[in-house]
Amino acid sequence: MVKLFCDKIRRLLILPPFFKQIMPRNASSYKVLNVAEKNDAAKRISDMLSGHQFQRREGFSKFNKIYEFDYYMLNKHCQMIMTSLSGHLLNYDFVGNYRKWSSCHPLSLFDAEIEKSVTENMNNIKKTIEKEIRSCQALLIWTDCDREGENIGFEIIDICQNVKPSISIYRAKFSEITERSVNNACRSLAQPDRRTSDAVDVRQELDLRIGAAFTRFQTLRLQKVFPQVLSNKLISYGSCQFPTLGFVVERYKAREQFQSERFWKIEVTHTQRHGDEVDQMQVTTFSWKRGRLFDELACKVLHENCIEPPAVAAVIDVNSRPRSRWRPVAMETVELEKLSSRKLKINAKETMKIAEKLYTQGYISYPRTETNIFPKDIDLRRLVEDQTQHPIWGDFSQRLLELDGGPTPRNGRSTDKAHPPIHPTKFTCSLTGNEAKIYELITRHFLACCHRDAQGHETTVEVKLGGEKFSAQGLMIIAKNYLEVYPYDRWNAKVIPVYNVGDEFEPTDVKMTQGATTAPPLLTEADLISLMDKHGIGTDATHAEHIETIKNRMYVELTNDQRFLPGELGLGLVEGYNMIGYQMSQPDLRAELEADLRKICEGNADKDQVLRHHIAKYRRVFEEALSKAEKLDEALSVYFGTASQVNCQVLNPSEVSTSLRPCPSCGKDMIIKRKKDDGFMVSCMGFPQCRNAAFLPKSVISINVDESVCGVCQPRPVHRVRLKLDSRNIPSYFDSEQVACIGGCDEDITNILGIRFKASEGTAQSQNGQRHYSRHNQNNHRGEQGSGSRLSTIRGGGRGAARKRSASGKRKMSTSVANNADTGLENDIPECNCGVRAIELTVRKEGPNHGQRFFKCSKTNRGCGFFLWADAPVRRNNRSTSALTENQGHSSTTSGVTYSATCRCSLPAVHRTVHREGTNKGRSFYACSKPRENGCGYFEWADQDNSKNSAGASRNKENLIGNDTVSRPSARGRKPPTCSLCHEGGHTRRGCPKK
DNA sequence: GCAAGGTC
Repeated sequence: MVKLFCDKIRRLLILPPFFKQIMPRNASSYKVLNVAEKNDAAKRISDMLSGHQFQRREGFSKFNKIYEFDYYMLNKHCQMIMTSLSGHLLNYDFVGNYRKWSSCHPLSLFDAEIEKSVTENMNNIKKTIEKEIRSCQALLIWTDCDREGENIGFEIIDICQNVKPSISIYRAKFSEITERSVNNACRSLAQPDRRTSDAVDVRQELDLRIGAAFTRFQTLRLQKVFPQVLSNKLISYGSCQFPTLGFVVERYKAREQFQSERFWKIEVTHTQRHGDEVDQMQVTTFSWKRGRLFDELACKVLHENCIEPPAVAAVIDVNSRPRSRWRPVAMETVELEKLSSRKLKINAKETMKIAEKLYTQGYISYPRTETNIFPKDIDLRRLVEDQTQHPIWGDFSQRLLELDGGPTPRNGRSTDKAHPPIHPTKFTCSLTGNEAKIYELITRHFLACCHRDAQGHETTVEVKLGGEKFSAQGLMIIAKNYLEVYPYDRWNAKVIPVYNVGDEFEPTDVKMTQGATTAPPLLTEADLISLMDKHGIGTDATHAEHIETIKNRMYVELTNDQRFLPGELGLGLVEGYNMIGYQMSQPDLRAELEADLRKICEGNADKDQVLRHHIAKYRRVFEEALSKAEKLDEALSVYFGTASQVNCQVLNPSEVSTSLRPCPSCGKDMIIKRKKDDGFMVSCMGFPQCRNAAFLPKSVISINVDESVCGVCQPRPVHRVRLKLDSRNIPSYFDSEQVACIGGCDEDITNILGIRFKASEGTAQSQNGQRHYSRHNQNNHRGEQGSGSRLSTIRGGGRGAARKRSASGKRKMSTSVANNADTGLENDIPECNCGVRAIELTVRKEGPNHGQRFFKCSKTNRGCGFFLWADAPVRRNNRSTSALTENQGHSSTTSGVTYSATCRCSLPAVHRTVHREGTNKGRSFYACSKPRENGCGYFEWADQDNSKNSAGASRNKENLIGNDTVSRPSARGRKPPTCSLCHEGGHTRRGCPKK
């Protein structure tokens, strides 16, 4: 009772202004929704702000209660509603088919649309917040004051603004959850920091895109290449797990490459009676000041000097000084993990699991902390008092309380401004097993940290023998202090006799010994955590998880003495990427990102620029990895045997491309996909909501998305494609291999492929910026649109509209061959020899007819062979080629003379250029426009003097060379033969006179 | 089936 009263008095003394702040509940009319990052924080903050007068009720989530109390702030009486989340509420993921491994190319994940949505088990928390905010006028964010906390704060804001756009928003800034700190936060309310939150968005997006792309690529490929070993393995990549693996591999390699060296040294021993005791001898060993020599002969020479008579050692210096052994610094998570692993042999994952359990049971403080500084107002005395009951360290605790100044912790320099160092919060001696060990470690560490450094006295004696110097040290421990409670540190006393400067003695022995350097040992878990911590890989809360991941993935394994050894898969992956040319397992990439994230927080970098930079960087690496993937196979085949041959384009069963274009109907990406019958189709990623698709004809042998983008087609970006067509099924004037746009601007290709994308009414969305709100490479990233746009991801606002449009697109989608209604020439279109309306095309080839329009049979293969220049007179219902007899044919100017070329079929000849290597490369020629097997074989060089052949038909006969005009020219079209024996013209080898 | 970050 007395203690309770004292507590109250003390609180009032500490916080006199707040006494008046606690008002009767009914007095408040201004309602404020307070949201903390976790229930524990919400409860503690409520307890402190309310002076322990809060009321508790249930929300939708059984883990996240609602606390109510009255409080005076913002110059008014406030009715405070406090609830909490459980960490992040939202999570990024890909949209639609991008989530499916087999439905998109991993490369497309660098651009694929992503969205934030509520994590499934967080729905109840969201419902609570949505319900509570309705009756509130203000929102006060109490998430942890770190980067992630700021981002979580904006998740809360998004939800609340969605329900109540006019809500007033405040941010509580606090460095620890203490009465002083939380009350101060209420007196100096701030605004949430968008830049810090943006930095987290950037990290989240990059982690998702890079992790998913590389994981799918590695897994899909290597499962096929090494089916016997890896068929069921998930081969993941992550920006934290890979550097963690890299540390293990690096140490392993250092050991493998280590070359042991022999060395030699000299050691002097001096044995003398211990005090007055006759039978107790004391041996003092003096170490060589040179340490060791790697030259045996040199060591031998010096050793001989030492043993050369009279071989008397002279004491040249005696130095005596106080020595301290420092008590441990207040415990942060990384230290707990390392100590537990080293001293208790409990791995980090298990340690954190136990620590979390102890925390939830109230035995220890929050175990995920980067703080090693105790807050000034923490009641250390009470915490130590608790421990005085303990049978083992109870007495030590009592002595600690009786020290001058009481408990004085040794603080470090880091703080996460959210949690205090790890310390016991409640006495217990009923725990068992590892739980008891972890509690003991935390408690002993806390008591040791609050005690005093150990004190000792060190004496160093230096002697000279044969010109060489040697020294010996002795240690006398004066006060063990913290060491009494801290068995994890050792500080051994070492007694040496008294020596005085000027003393001389005859050494008992002067030995030359031999040794060899040894390889660095494999990493322990504690070493690994230290390296991760040093290089900023992961956080205190995730170190253990990353280590666990690389163990689960079989990248590493543990030796009998619990050291990390890389497995074959881990070694192969690291070596494979090194062979490709990228040090994927080095921590630098992550460190560079961390540096950029700091710049975003500081306002020194633009989040979109950082995002673009890193995505572009990783995309380059990824493309390189794709193109050199066989190197990965090669590296792994060292361990897994011969690699199975796989088509490097085949990354997954459906053979899918990167984004070809935005869907004109719904705005989502359209990709090229292989059909079951081996043909190709262009398909919308919005399937099945959007069924916009186009099926390509059999004449398409291969089609790949090119990097180049069409400058005409909308909505942008519409990529060109690298096409390979079956020359037997296309008009002969048409290049079978080309880079072309199939977005609609090129009517030739559009009509030949019979492809047209249908746009719905919603096409305009691509121009109003909604579709790409979350795509990194569009300059309208969600953050720039304010929190309202972010919210649309939760409620499906902006994107919902797109989905509706998808539905309409489904109905309107057409894959039919385009007609010419939009050309305005419908009435002038002739019928071909098949009796159907011809199609109008434009000459694409560079040459005299470039840009000219013409009609041809509409069938995708050659059809009937009908051809007519668009500016030629049209004869309707023309079922013969008579219309074409009037045509002008191709015309060209050579030597200033214009002429027309017509082939023997009386068709206008086509103008082409020789591409094949050889003497005629670059020459242009005219040839029959029909497919080779049906044509007349007409051929004529364009640079020959054709002026005398004004009549095409008569000239044709002289220039006929058969069907094969370029690759295998026939005798009539050739130059005179050149003999392969004498190299003279006019005859062949067979008729060579020199034969 | 993918990341890393919160949290229970």
